[in-house]
Amino acid sequence: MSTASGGVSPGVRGEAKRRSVVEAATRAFLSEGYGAASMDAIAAEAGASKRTVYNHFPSKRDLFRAVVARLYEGLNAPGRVPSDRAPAEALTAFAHGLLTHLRRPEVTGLLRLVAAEHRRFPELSQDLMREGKGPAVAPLEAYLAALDARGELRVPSPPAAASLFLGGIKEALFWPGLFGLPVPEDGPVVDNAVRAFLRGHRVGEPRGTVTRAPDTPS
Amino acid sequence: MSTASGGVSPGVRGEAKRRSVVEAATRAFLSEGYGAASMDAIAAEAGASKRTVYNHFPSKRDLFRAVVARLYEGLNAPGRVPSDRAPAEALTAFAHGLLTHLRRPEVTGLLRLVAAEHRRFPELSQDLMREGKGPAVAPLEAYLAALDARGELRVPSPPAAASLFLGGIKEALFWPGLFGLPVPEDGPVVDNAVRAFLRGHRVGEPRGTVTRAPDTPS
DNA sequence: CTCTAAGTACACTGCACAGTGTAGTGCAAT
DNA sequence: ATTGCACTACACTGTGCAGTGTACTTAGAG
Repeated sequence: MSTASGGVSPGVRGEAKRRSVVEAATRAFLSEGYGAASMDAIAAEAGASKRTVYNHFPSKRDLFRAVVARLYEGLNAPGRVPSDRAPAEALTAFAHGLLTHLRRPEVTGLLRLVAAEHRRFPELSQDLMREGKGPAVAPLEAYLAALDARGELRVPSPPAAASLFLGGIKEALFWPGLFGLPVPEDGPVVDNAVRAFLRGHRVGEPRGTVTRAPDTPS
Repeated sequence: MSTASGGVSPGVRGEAKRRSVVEAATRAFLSEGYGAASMDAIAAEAGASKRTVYNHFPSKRDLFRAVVARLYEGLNAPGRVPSDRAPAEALTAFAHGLLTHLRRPEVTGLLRLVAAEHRRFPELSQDLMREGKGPAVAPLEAYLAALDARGELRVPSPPAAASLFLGGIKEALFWPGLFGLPVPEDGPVVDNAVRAFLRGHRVGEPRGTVTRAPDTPS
């Protein structure tokens, strides 16, 4: 009757099976997509009976959402900016770290899922921004703001600058891969982007450049 | 028996039905995805009988490929660069044109399809680059090369510069939309990207900048 | 040993869908 | 009018899959 005798703790043993189901489902959804992944295959791959799967998750949708939620949690690998190094090195390191992060199969698969299923599961999009992109670029924006505050660089709008910088890199080195296309070597592209960024944000610019935030609407 | 009497021309009448089937299939695939679109629904929406659909296309895969091929053809709306205007204006105009092009439902839907189905249909990716992206950015690269040749701007590697420029814009204004996320207003972001680009490619740079192509592999 | 929660094996329902077969209809050209 | 073709209506097969029901087994806690 007591909590300690009847339930011990709610699912110490069941938790293991549950995890293996979620892991198998993750692999299935990431590689096959929502529609093509079958519950029978997931159960088999998890070494569980189909009934057990349905005892943990009432429906395929629920299992899918659990999978995506867990993927978002595992996404927390926000590249740090080595701010003790010179800006060129710091930016280069951050860029490479972010690329490594973005190109993990879980991330590319998740992006493909969100894009493909954003009609059936509109709520996934919102979480993607909040839990994925936001935390990933925040350190860069903070670093740029610090550079600006120290007077090392002129960065009127860190978010805009970060977006420009990362977009320039991802355009060649990340997005093509999402569509199964080949990507060029990282090094030269990143170096070029870093040079362009530093050239564009030097202090002591003569004139004709941005001196305030890039004029977002009033 | 003769070609002129027996066949008249191969399918003058049948061509109309075929087109309406392809159009209905296009709508279905773009909005539902490959797996979720049903042949029954496509036939109904095309005002055709299911048998007619299968008389024109032996399988769902074939219909899908016909749809994608036709989408690639219709993609030929490569934004021109108004090269008679000042660089700032020309780049701004091109950017807005490209964004309009990219955000058409056919394009976003096609990208989602290619990303989602690139396991089942690997061949789609190759065509996407050749028929979609290549033609779209070529005018910009040519324009940048011309600016460099005229000595108006220093653009050592037009492809790299174009990629950096467009990536910076698409990062904020295009990719989020592909995932169902809101995008900010175009104007400020584009203006900012154009300013940054011009600042980074002025002639008469002191030193420490790129003077040759950014070192793509030998 | 005994009780109970969690898991298993497996047969089964219901459905949606790709693809086929067939008998018949509308529409041109000769 | 006749011939031939594209199209239709519709029934039908086969399959794969989400989800359920049930009787049986395992494993830990007292």
